[in-house]
Amino acid sequence: MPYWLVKSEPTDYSIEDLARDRRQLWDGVRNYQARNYLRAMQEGDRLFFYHSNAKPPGLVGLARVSQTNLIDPTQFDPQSKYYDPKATPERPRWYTVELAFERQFPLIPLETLKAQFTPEELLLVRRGNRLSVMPIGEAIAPRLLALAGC
DNA sequence: GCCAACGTTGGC
DNA sequence: GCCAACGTTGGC
Repeated sequence: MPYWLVKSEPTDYSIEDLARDRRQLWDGVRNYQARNYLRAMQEGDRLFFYHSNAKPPGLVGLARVSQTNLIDPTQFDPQSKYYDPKATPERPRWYTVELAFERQFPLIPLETLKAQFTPEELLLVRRGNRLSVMPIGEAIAPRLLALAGC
C-alpha cells in the first residue's frame, strides 16, 4: 500500500485537530502536482502528517485515506480563500481526499529527516521543495515508521 | 522579518 | 511560446 506525505501549518490545521475531528476533508490544495497526487490516492493509503512553518517543523503523525476523488467544494465558494473563479461544478478543477486520523507520534524534526535521508530518497528534504502533497518511496516508509516508533 | 525557490499570470 | 513581474511557501 502506497505511502504519502501531507504538509499542514499547525496554526491552520494540526495533527491535534485531526485527532479531535477523526476525519477531515483535505481541501484547499491549489497546486496541480499536489492535486495529481491527491487523485492518485487509494482508500487505505497511509499518510505521514507534517507540520510546516512550525518550531521546529517535522513529522507528527499518521493518517489514512478514508475517501478518494472528492471534489473540493471550496473552489466554488466566493467567500472561501480557496475560491477559484475558473472552476465550475460542471468542470471542477480541484479534487481531494478525506483523511482519517490514525495516530500521533513524538515529533521527528526536519533536521533529523535531513540527516537520515538524501534528497533523492525523500522529496521533502529536497532544496526548495514546496509541494504540500508528495509520495513516499516504498523503501523509505519503513524507515520513517521506525523513526516514529511505529 | 528575510529571502531563496518556485509556480502562476499576463503582456507581447 | 517566451519571459518578466509578481505572489506564495516555508526554513531559518
